[in-house]
Amino acid sequence: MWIQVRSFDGKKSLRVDNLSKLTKIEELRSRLVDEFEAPVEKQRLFYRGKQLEDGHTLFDYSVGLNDLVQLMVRAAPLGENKVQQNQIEDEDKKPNDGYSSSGEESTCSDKENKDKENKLPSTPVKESISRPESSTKDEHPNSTYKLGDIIDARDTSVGAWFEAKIVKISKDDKNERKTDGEKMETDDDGQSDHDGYIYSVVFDGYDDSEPEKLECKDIRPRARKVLSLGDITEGQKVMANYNVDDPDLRGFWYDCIIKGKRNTRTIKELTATVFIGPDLMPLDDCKLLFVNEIFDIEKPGTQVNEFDEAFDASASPVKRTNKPDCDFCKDNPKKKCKHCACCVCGGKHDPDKQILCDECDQAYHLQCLDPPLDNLPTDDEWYCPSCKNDENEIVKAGEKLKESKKKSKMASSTNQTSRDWGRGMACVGRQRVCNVVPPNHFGPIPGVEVGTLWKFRVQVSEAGVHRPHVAGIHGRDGEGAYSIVLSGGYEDDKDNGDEFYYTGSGGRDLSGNKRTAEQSCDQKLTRMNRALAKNCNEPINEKGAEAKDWRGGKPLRVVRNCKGRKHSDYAPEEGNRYDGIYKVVKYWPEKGKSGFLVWRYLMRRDDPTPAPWTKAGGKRIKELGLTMQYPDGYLEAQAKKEEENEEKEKTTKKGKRKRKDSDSSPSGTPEKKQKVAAYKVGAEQKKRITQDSVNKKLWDEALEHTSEGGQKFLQKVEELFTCICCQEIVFKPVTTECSHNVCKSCITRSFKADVYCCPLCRTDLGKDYKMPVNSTLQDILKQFFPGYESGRL
DNA sequence: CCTCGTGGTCCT
DNA sequence: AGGACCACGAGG
Repeated sequence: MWIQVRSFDGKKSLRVDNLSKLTKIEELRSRLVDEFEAPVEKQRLFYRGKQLEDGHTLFDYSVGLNDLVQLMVRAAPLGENKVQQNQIEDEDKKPNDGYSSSGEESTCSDKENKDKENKLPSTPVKESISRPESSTKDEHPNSTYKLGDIIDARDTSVGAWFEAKIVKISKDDKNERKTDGEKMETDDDGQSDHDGYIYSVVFDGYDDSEPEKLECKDIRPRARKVLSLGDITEGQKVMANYNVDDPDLRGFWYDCIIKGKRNTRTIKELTATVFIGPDLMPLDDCKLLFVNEIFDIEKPGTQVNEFDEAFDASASPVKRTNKPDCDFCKDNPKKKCKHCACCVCGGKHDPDKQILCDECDQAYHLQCLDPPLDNLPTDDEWYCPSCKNDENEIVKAGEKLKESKKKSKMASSTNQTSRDWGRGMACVGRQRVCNVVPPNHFGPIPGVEVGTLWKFRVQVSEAGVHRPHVAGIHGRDGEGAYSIVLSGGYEDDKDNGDEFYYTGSGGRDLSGNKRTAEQSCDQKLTRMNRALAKNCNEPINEKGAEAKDWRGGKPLRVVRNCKGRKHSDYAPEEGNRYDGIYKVVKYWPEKGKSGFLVWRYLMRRDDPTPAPWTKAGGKRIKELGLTMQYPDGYLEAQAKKEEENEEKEKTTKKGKRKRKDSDSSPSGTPEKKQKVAAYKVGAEQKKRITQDSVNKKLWDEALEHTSEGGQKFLQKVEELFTCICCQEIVFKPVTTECSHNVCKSCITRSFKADVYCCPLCRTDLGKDYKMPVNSTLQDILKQFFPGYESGRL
């Protein structure tokens, strides 16, 4: 197996060959040292947002064939690479979907990231209004308060006063100021309840949060005069600290009316009615604890403004003490507290290295986490170990990987075996899924010519021609079979080219994780055998049937594999070849050579394209330029392997001799240029393409590739009309004003999330964008890829 | 979730 | 060279 490793800046890439699924991360690191000039301890490796840690295998992280792993080289020792940490997060957001990422895609996500940077929410409000023009401040000459006024504001749910500042004033359109003719409602201070303005205030210490919108009744000049006990009289309205939940503790600052006072040498006591809650409900007989912290209530107009020349920050009003945030340690900075400080060690040191869980709000020192984090994650959200639910969703770089149930059961994970695997193509898994047609599509796959060759079964699966990568029959017992592979595995088979006999599956003991075995019991007409029987143009019959009109049966794609050469003259020399459409003529059960019952099928070719083994077929293959298809990077990896082997031989024979790779031409290098018949776009299709004028540029680009044959052309069309969101061919395409194509359902989803821009280039489309479906484009795509839309909404 | 399979490699 | 047997993907 080979993978791609790329540096975060994208400047360096390396294909690392000869890896297996059980290759350890530390081994991968050692392979990167030279190329990236990075010692192993300075390497940080990332795959799909997870950091790869030593001790684990590529299989543990589900790193597959040709997948992209990103390498960050630590510039400085641990903990001093803030800038680079940012880069990680940028990269993490890029999906690694196994497809090659187009240039456009990466531009898009770069832009996205830039947008994010510009919208950093932490811009302090102070800065945004630090240099107001005089006109701004006096925009509302009649308002009771001005921009920048230093005030107290009431938290309308608690009813207590907090230090705040006015950051915005706007007219209250819904609740116009009462005209002079009407009686204005006033409270006992003569203050009007509502002056027709809405004041946006920001509470001190909450500069980052959304401003609160308040009316003037919930605002007043910042309290600054502390009353001495001697000056306080019964019946006086003051502001005092009180804790509604626990009167013996410090609380918030409420308005209250003094009801009783004792002021002797030893006893200093105040009782009051405190007004609490949203309705300012009076609470009688409250004992005020802090008799030396009673504030006078200021009248409007006496407030100071931070923009006034006379404003002196150093002479700002007294800072009041609120109830402690933590009831356990009373905010004592010297006391360890697992409730308000790090919940692991309780320590209050290094507050800048404490991280808050976005679920439970508990704090954690970065170094107290297991495993410890080097830096504060720059993500929007972070969840502590006990709040993490779905690791796949929220696992972040550097965190441990989750044990998958399936994986933990596998032999290679449970140390049941010392067998290595994953160096070859048998178990690597797919790199692509065919989206041109649904999996249950009967008939040819658009764009796949008769005679197409693939080296491996997994590629045949990727092409959508025959999806199972081991089994010989693909079908559903209720519908029929879509495709089969002739691989010579059943001795009863007989191949005459245009007609062949095929054997059903089953009747074998596959225990012990085998994939094939000798016949050991009778086959039944179930599953794939039944599916194949369904293709026959006769009602299903448990005893077999023969079609009178055999051409009327369901079309079956047939692939011949080189292993069939043992018995068949029609099998390809190498790999797998698509031979076209066959029909099931008849099927019946019989005793096979093994002595057990097998189901047998007679297939007959029914395809207008000449068969590959005929003269006409061979000519056609040559014209179309159909050559053996290999997985991406396969030939290069093979070549390197060969080279290394040669090198080894040379080392054993002579001394080392370095050779430039240019002169070695591996056995399987694709032929340079072969004459390929150009693809002919039909007249109707041409007409429709002209009609799709909004996509002229894209079609022009696609049409440039017709000279390279149908395969390449359709590949290009698929590439050009792939939806950026779902990575499938656009369905019900909406062509935006910026000339990009997105599925209607995809863009609708985006709008539902209040994102009103082109998913590709971020052009603003406006909230009311109508999203017209480009039916012309839909028509053309349907012609090129019939059935691609089935199963999509 | 479980079962099944005309691959293909890994080890002896 | 030949046998053992790995996990993927599809259907049920």
